[in-house]
Amino acid sequence: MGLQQPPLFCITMSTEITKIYAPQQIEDKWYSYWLTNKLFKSTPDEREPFTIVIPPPNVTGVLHMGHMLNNTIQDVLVRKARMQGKNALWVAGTDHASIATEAKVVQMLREKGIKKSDLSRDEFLKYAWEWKEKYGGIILKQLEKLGASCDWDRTRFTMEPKMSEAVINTFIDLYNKGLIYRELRMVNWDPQGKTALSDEEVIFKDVQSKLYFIKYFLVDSKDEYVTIATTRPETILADAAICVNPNDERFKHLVGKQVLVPFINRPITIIADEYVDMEFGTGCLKVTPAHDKNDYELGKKYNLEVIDILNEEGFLNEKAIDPRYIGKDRFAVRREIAVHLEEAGHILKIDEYKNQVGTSERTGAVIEPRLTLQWWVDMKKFVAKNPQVLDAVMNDEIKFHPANMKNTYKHWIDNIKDWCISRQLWWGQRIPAWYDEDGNFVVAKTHHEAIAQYKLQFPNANTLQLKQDDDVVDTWFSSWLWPISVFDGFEKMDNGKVSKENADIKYYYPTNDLVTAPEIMFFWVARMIMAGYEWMGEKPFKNVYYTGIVRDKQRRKMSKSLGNSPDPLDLIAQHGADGVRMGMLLSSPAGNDILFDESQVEQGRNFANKIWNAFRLVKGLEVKPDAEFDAEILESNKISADWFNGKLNDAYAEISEKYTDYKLSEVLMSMYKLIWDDYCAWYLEMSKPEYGKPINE
RNA sequence: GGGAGCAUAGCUCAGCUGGUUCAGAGCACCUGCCUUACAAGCAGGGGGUCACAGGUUCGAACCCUGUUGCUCCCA
Repeated sequence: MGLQQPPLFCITMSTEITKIYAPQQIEDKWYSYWLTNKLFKSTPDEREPFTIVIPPPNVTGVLHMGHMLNNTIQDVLVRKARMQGKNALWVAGTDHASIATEAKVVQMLREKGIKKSDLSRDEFLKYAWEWKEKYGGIILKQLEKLGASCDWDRTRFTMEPKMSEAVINTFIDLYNKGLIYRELRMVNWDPQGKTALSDEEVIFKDVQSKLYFIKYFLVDSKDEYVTIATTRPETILADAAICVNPNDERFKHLVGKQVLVPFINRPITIIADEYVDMEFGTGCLKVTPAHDKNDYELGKKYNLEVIDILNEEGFLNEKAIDPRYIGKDRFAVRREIAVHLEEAGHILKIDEYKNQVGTSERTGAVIEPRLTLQWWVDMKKFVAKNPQVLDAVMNDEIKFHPANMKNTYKHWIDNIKDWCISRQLWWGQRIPAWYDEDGNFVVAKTHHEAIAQYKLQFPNANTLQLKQDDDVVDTWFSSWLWPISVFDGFEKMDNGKVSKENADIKYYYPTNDLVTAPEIMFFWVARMIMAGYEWMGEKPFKNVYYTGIVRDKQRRKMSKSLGNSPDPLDLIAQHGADGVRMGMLLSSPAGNDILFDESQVEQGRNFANKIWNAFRLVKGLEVKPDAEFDAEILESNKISADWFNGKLNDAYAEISEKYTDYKLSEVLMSMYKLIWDDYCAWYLEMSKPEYGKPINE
């Protein structure tokens, strides 16, 4: 790096350049220049590749401040690589966001007076695709406004035919490898979305609730009773037993006896198990196998009846027996039954109680544990088969920034649970399992292949019709393939591995940097690493940069409902994309939350204006190579140029070092000071001639 | 309940293995300037017991222990 000989000049002020930088026109002008000249386009060649795949935004969304931050960082990284002469590729795309989009489409239809249940699957999907066509492109257009240097010719969508085929192929592959299975289990049920959810999609929230102490009278006794404590009194209708700790002296004499469930008078037995915490509540636990995970396990152990009193929408069904409650919503019943119990003298007391309830990440509905048949990925087996999933992160082959995220990652991997991948939705890739009337099934790509396989597997059956599974896969079951599927890696598979025949996958994989939010480490980052090792035998990326959450000045998370999030496009219109980008980066070390303050955007805008005016000054200087100059001036110009060269080299070294640590806000500050202080305040001031006085006078 | 982390100027943060860049940066603030690149600017200026209490050391913002307050993740 360095400047050549100091320029020899005198001033001829230009009036063509505006005094104040007007980013809108300039940014539009250059963005379209970049696009028409295909400057962001990348195809494999002999240069070193540098690849980033975008975390595909949902087709439901519009650009928010989190996207601004995230995509600004990606753009900085990819542009730097491009300037360094690497073959830089930033792949863009969008995510079909199964449950989120389906919820939006259902709502849109409801507003039109159409119920999802009145539509066939195909009719519904037609509406969903219309939705996608209408809204899917918006966010990509917004990214252009931000200045994102993506290779737009490579834009992908997670539910386009090729991508969906990859999902189906990998499903079948995992099934054949014994890593996917189908099982009746307790799942997180979203009664509003009417679908199962993975553990990661459940958000626990603190709530203030009531702890009801309810008396269960012993069979054949009018006054002897046990008391249980519960926050969900409606579930007593599904009780199958009472359980106490075998060491609890208070209840030893009752074990084996029976009590009656209030109102419905079902006799249930008092059993004893170490699982019960003697300290909590009354020491007596009601066991409700259909509506609680732990109770279900307990029920299995003691062979208790599973009495499921809720339907898929969270309404009580006829198994609840008492006609006062059947057909009503679980929360309505909770209020009513509390009153009824009190009136009937079954309530000992009611305490205020702070507890946590699980809610659906997408619909917000309170989750019900529900026993259903679902498809699962055997994660323990998966990780055991691919130990690099943990090792690569721990030994920094995949580097996390900031590094302390490794601990969280390790904790998750060490305690990994099986992944429920089936969803009772229509918008998504349909599970390639085919069933006969008895529930026997085969896994195959097409009906035709399914029949053939079925004949092999069940030679004695004479079914010619098989019905495909109604469910789709979790949206993350397509996202985890993203760094491979955007390069069509799954088109050619060989013995359970991507055969790496196509030029793109060979050249661009593994990618370099992944920039994403820490909250999707488990949803996405961890699973991409798993998919990478399983099918490519190699990591999907070298660095993971975790951004912070964008908060307002009062540290509140920016959200639609709070109304504290500015519209990024308004901000861009007001201060220019560069101003906004700089404002975000200034206060955003990796992993730290960013406290967004518009005054930082102003600082960014001011900086752009500073550069503009420096350009205006330099542009106004006219170089006169033939003019005769005073030796003194030549000497002083040389000194100032040398001085600035030194500064430039220092800054370059400093910036390079900070880049390797991904300290982007510090990189930006170094550049800010270099340009503002060293270049403008010193170098330009030292070398510019006095106004109106030709320099060689 | 388990785990991770934070506390340095009004705000956001830097400060690596304890010692001449150790008390820093940017913004904000105060004072003076509309000086022909930029008032979105220029020149100057004030401001901190490095959360608190102990300890280790010749020496602590940095290491150790405890206290307080806060944040995040997981169940």
